[in-house]
Amino acid sequence: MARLPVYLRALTTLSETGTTVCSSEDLAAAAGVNSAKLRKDLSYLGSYGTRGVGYDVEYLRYQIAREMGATRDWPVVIVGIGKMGATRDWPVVIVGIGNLGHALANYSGFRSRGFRVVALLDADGQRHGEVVAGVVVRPFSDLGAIVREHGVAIGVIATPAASAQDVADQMVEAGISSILNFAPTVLNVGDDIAVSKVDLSKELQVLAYHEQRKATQETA
Amino acid sequence: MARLPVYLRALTTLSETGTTVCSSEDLAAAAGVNSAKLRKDLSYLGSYGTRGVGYDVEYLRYQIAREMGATRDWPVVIVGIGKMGATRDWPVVIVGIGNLGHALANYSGFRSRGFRVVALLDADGQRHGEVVAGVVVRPFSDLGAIVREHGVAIGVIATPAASAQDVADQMVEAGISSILNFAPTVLNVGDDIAVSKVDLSKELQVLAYHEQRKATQETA
DNA sequence: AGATGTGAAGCGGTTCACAGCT
DNA sequence: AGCTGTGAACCGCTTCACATCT
Repeated sequence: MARLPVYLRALTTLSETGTTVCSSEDLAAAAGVNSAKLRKDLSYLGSYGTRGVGYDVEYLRYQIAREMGATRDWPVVIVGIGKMGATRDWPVVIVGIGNLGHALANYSGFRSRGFRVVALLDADGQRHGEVVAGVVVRPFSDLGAIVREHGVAIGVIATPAASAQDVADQMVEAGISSILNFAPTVLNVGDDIAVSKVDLSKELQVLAYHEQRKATQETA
Repeated sequence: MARLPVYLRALTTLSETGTTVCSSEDLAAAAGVNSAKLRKDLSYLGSYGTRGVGYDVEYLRYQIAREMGATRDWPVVIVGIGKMGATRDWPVVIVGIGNLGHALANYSGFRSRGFRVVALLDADGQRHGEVVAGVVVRPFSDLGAIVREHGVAIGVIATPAASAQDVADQMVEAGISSILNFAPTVLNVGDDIAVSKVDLSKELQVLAYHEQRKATQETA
């Protein structure tokens, strides 16, 4: 279930504030859902609560983490260190500016949750050899070797939309079976491949849409 | 509707490849949904298709763009539409210039869709004066003044979880009514405030979860 | 013929409400 | 008494299927 990570984080927060036991009500509030939904979700994992009392924070946290596979360490490959967000490939414009792949490589939230960036790849030869977050940027063609070497199962695509499908195909070819896609494109992959999509500007556009609605309603 | 940005982008892609007319089937494939859903969605905007033929790409694109944020600034609408589908200009503030805030400030996908980053704010005095993506980093306390000056309606939170609620409160106080939250926390705000949440490591964790499932199923 | 637009059926997730346990 | 675990009602979105129009 897609809410497990949220519950896990909420439990961690509770744990840090010294809470040892919590009701479904408490945890639901911390996770931003309602208590019935939380209880139903947890019931799919098993009966880890105590009636009349609540859930033991550490115990439940362990159970969710186990269910999620967070007890092991997942090697990750990030492709596309430059040019993120350009609809087409404009190397001249983008070179020398920070970017999403760069940020992802540095993003401490990944490391702290058990994800280890084992390689940074880019098609742009200019960036090869550059060291980002302690990892050397290598050619995209090294993908297969790296996947084999580290047993990589998860790939992150932070390239322009135009290259995303090609990158995805080669990831699958190399043996990667889960893809996190930041490019604003629908990826065509077999349904044995899990794909998560994050579209940053889409989120902003949705907000702009709400703003627009508010503005037109006020004048009505 | 949250899918409008996706349709808009799909239409832009089709337009760039020289397509002038498309069926609901075509557009649905490009947007990654099925045709019935697409037609139902579009029917809420009006009857912009032609039976037996399909949708005129440019015309539909204009209609969706208008729906998404452009009843003001008529002249701008027409000019802007030909290029990107952004029909007006949304000033945006980004708070928190860590790795992620840095990347967002540089993200070209925002600019190209009509969002203009008017200010970068950070609580860390070390960073004040630093120039990122052509914008100077300023103290968080400048928020109110900047919102008034530029008429900012949209704020982006790229701070650690611990500060996010406080930042959100002050954004609302300053008059911002739409928030894009990258911090892994549930924000408590009035329901007249629109909040979108993006949790990068959550997405990875969901993928790891799928990997875990696959692994355990194979051994079963 | 061929594709849109749309009532109606279907479905999955959410919420209710309470039985059952501590 | 209090809180979990869960069948059952509910609700909104999705999908079907077809009337309708060009």
